[in-house]
Amino acid sequence: MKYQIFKDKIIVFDKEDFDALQILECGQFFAYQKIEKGFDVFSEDKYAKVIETDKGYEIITDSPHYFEDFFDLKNDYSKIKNKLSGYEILKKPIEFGHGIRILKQDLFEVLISFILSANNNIKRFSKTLFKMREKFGKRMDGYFAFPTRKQLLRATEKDFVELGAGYRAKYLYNVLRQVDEKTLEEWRSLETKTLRNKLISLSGVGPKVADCVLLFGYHRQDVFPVDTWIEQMYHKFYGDKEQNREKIREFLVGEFGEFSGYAQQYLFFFMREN
DNA sequence: GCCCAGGGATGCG
DNA sequence: CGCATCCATGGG
Repeated sequence: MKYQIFKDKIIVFDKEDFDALQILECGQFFAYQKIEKGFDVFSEDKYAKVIETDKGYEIITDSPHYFEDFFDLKNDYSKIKNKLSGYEILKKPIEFGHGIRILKQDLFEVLISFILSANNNIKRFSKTLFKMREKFGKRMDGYFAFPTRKQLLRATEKDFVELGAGYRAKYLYNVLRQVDEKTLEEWRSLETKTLRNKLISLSGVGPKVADCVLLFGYHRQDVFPVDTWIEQMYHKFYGDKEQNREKIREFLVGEFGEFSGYAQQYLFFFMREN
């Protein structure tokens, strides 16, 4: 994909492998807001404004190299889509979600975000996450940074309830006392299976949340998060042989192997939007 | 008022 | 183990 980096922006000359709406609304990310002709995007303490142009996008930001990595710009999605289109079942989903990219999000932020996502609706917990920024994060120029673990350690369980976390407040309170940002970074060296077990041992993290952190944070591509939409997709396209989520997950990882994560995103987006 | 949300923890057999 | 039940709460 063609793009150019400047000191205050990235220019993307492409709409085929980069579609801001698809990237942001395919369920991997929640810290964005719709603005005229684009989106405000927040990650950690960084900010970018993504604007659609005639031939592509402008990513306007003080941290162009951060967002080059964040949007996974060095990765060749044409190649990935080309390989995956060998699967008959993926042909329409890939065409439909051609501009999806899997973000490389901050580990701590993605962990907290997906703990809140469990049995919750996106609109509600996105609001909780923004309120968490306002209450505990550093005030930046016109927005708030995502709070650090140290900042969140000052929160009581009741504070999280007041932000709208519901019964997940306890999970947040606990998980903050189980890991820090440094430990999450160190876990990058672990193989996927070991790492997955480490994540599942954390409070509020089960198989699905662990797979989301693996895919959207650690960028592990050999995982296939199974949620309600993927469950529907499985029954629609593959029948009713397996009933429990763990079995469905094993089947789908077996089916898509090292490209599971990408396949999952195309299928998820296709199911949810149709 | 009712049902649902990108599930996880807990307890029970 | 595998399965059932409970869980807070805003949005639709």
